[in-house]
Amino acid sequence: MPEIAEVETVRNTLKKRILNKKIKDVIINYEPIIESDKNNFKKDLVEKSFIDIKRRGKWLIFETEDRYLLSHLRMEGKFFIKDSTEDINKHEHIIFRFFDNTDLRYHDTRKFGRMNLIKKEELEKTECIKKQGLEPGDKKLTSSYLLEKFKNKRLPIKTVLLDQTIISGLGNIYVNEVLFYARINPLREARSIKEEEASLIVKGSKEIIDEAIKMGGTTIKSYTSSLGVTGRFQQKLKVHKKEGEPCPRCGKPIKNIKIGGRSSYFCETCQK
DNA sequence: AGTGCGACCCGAACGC
DNA sequence: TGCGTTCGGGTCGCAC
Repeated sequence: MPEIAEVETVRNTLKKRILNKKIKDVIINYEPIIESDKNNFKKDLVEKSFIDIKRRGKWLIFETEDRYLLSHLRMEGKFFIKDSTEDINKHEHIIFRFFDNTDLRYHDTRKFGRMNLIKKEELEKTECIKKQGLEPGDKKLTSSYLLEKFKNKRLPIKTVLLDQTIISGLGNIYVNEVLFYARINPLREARSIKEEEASLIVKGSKEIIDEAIKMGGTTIKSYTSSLGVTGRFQQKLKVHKKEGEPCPRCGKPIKNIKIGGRSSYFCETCQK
């Protein structure tokens, strides 16, 4: 499941491989992936090229000469670069074919991902971008910012940290890790979080995300034609998917409960 | 406004 | 070649 670190890894990998290659054709095999006008999608991209790739939260932003292609990978979206002659896999829903006979193929087993092609001047008023909260690395992300956001919320802190309008880019894996770092029980009402704890959330988000990006993400499989490279952050996980294993701090077994329908891993002894 | 939940998907895991 | 059911997970839209 791609989160901010995965998306950043994809961005860096693709930037080395596809920039400034002119698009010859766009093949749409599963239309609902595209949220913007489906009739103009191909027409607005052919003869253009991706001149940069940016990111906002978990949204990838492919820049062309006159537009932005926004792409959200959701659960299982992946990009592959393949030779145009290769067979098209049944999960390859959108194919960007370049004049050099290579393809950028959007692969999504569960078809949850979304794309949105917009004019450049629309970026800041596009809903999905406009409502993104602060990035974990943003200097404006402070304990007082968080306390203000938390103050009327009775929802579990675990649920609130998944809200992209507060901190953008944290997903289930990193929220579990951040709460372990900050020694906060995931079930606590957000409004009960104290200043020192909010500071630890700020610090933990930044440190954990920075480290995960350095390690190439957690679940990344590879975004080139060959499969098999795994994101190495997996080795750094302290609680996520560690049910029953000893807590790295106190040795008691890690718990796994559902909060808001999401798997939440934590140590009930260390996280108060 | 804050909260809760079903819908969207389909492969994997599970039950029998 | 077993087949039907359940589950997961980011985000949205809707009901309360």
